[in-house]
Amino acid sequence: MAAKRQNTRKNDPQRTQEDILEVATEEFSTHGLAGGRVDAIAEKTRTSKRMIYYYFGSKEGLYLAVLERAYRKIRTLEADLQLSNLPPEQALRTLISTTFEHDETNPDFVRLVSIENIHHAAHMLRSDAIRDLNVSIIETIASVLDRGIAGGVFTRRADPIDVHMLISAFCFFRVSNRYTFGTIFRRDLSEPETLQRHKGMIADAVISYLQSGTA
Amino acid sequence: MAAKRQNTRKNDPQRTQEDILEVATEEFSTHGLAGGRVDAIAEKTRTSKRMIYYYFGSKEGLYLAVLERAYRKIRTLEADLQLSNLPPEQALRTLISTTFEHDETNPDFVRLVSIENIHHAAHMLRSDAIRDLNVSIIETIASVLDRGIAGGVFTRRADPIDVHMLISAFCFFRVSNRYTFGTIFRRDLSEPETLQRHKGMIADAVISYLQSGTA
DNA sequence: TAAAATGTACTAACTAGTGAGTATGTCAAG
DNA sequence: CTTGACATACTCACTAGTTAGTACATTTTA
Repeated sequence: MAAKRQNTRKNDPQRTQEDILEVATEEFSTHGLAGGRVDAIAEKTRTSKRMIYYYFGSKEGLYLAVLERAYRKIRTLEADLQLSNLPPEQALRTLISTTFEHDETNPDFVRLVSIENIHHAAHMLRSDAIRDLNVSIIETIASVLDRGIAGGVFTRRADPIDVHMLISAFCFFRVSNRYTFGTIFRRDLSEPETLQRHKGMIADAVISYLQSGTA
Repeated sequence: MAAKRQNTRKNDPQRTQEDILEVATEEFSTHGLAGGRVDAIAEKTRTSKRMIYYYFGSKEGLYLAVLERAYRKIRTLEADLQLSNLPPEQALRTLISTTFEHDETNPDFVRLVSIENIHHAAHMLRSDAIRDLNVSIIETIASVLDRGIAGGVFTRRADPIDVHMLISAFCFFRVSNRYTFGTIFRRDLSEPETLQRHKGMIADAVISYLQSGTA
């Protein structure tokens, strides 16, 4: 009578899937694709292993879903940047600062990308969603560089993809190689001081690069 | 009678170990630690799985040996640099060029380091050999920077470890993230032109950074 | 002839994936 | 408004195949 609806089940497919993805992101980014355990994911979830296969078909299917979710997040962030009304140098500094902080606060994303590179980006290639990422960031950078040249703030004509790579490389490396670098050089890369100094360094390096040379 | 010594065995422990390490490097750098298969390594070897355990004890032991071997190689390279008789800017450009080419021609090393970072450098920490790597490169950079400041070629006082990181990040990222970056931006990072342009870019960026500001 | 090096064949444990059935929500018909 | 039919969401227990690691016998070397 009273105990009738005690252990009642609630159907909530969206929450179930989201829950699985959340846990799987953590598992895969910590242990890699091969190292990640479906059983471990299932256990940390409020649901069961069977549901993982119900929704995602296979371990790889789940991994791919995790990857797509991670990329969808960053795409949104990049699209939200409003740099056209800032002067070129300030625009670029803002962009660098955003990239820097994104990587710093999303180590899971960084790790997933590292893992995907170990797999030669094989899953990414198979995912339309990720492959067709509209890389608005490149247009943004191109326009900032053009304005900089036009206004005489920048003297060097640089390829926007190359500039993006110069920025990304540093921001990404700081996070992706935090452990080996930290171990070898006995330096904690997450200290606030170091963080600020590095953020300033990459910005200054990029700006000074664009202000040197004429090529 | 005549067939007695036909299939005779030759004991050659050194060659056996070297053979295993060679194959294991390839296997682990391609599939990661969890993804690498001991049986797969054994098969590609001229010896058997039994010998892997005889010499390296466990899969992790083998992985650690592979990692130590990879680091030993780069240490030698760095130690061989003779930059003290070059003018500061040229010395730095030589160093950058060497780092760039090292990463470019040793993707296995780059991948192993990536993998080790996924494991939070746990194995590296346990290895005296790697942890106690004498990082001569930092002293080399420090001395070049000092000479540059003294001679007025460089105006900015920079931390040598930071400078090393700026250089390493770019060189490493180009290789480590080749696949995802290449996929998203549809660019082949191994084309000779791209390679040359990138090598020039990181050198110019570092030099111009050191020549800007006074901090 | 003893110690080091090697080959063969095996096992225990793990791990991705599944078979088969149950619960829940919703919607149409009575 | 309530019954029952259907689709979606879910549970539990199981399995087939893989994989790290080993027992034991044998050969080579010094």
